[in-house]
Amino acid sequence: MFVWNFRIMPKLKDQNKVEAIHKATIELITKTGFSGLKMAEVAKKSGVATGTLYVYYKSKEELINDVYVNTKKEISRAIINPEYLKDTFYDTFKAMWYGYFGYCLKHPEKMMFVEQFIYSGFISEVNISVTESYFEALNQFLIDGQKQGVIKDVDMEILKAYLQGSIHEIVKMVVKGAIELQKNDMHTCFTMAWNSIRK
Amino acid sequence: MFVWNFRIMPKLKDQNKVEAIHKATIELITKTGFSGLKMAEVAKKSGVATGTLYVYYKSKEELINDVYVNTKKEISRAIINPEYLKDTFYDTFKAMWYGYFGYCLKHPEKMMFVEQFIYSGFISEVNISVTESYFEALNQFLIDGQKQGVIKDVDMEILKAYLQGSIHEIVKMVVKGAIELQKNDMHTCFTMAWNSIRK
DNA sequence: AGAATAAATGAATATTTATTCACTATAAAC
DNA sequence: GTTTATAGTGAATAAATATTCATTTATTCT
Repeated sequence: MFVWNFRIMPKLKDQNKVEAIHKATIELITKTGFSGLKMAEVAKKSGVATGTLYVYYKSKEELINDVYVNTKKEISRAIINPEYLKDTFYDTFKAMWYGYFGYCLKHPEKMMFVEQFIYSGFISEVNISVTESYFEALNQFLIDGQKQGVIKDVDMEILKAYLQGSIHEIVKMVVKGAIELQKNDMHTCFTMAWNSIRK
Repeated sequence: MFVWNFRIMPKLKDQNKVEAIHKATIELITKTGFSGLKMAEVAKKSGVATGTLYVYYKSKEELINDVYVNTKKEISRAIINPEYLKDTFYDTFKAMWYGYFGYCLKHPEKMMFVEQFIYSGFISEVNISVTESYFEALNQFLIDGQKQGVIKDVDMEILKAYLQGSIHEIVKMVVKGAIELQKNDMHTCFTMAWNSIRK
């Protein structure tokens, strides 16, 4: 008769589908907000059946949390990059600032998704600390700058909030169409940022 | 028999109720986002029956738009205030900056509500131009500063985005509990803002 | 006080949307 | 190529939520 057939390798979930689902989720949330996200729309936009979403995720909430952690990791890599390390604090800061500004311009929907999510009250405690750890190196870099006396001795969180807030708002205006960024404007923005934190 | 009884003054809608409804709407949207707003929750929080909401507003969308226009007007008054007019550009700017920062600290839920709404895609064209008109005087003030050569010749929208973005982000951090603002910090923040736009 | 009108109510209804589930298609092991 | 397990499907169901409406309450005017 028959011997039982135990599977070694599970049949793989389609990585393209995962990416399509993430992409659709981010784009839809940017438009309609966290609570406005509809699973049917995610399914349609990512080209899978609604039921498939539940093969990948237990619930809408789990889907969104997964997308969040993923995106935060991607963002940390846009700021913290070995290539950005230069000889002076100023030059490294400049590289990081442009790295993040460039990322936001390229992926405004991801920037806005993360921004919305943080204040939505749906983020789990676990994910807060997981994602904070991604930015340890940035904190260390800024603390060093303060120790060297290159930048202002402001509370670290205020410093980061200030830098991030100005970038986000400008990018949002660009997306909205209220601002057309010329090459020169970007340089001016960086100068504004640097002047605000330098000692 | 009976003579018909035509009413001169309509029975008044309760202004306290309007205010309670607005307040509840703002607070709930801050927590759960635009689409997360539930009419039943608005009713409960503002102490009226669900049906009453439809006496005052045709739909949820109309309610939110009304709250938005109202809040924008209030915000414009927090920035543009005859008392703030001083002898120098610097002093007037300082008064305005503190006026807005103070308003945001006092009413973070209103600040966040407006921020969320702008990008929600539910704002009507009419309301965009109505609310923009509230800020004409601010634009004029900043243009004057540029003409006088006191502040950088940056695109006006970039300038405003930069100033607003940094304030918003810091206030959001304060609300989140990630920052504890000391008296001194506020002054430092102002200095950062001024250093970023001064010539 | 009594008639007319409009505000206010909240249970009932209509609509929207998350989730399930019976079924089909496909990949892994033999 | 046959078997088995799991991915994938989408119509059906369950749950959540906006809106309506018959009724009650309060206000204005004579």
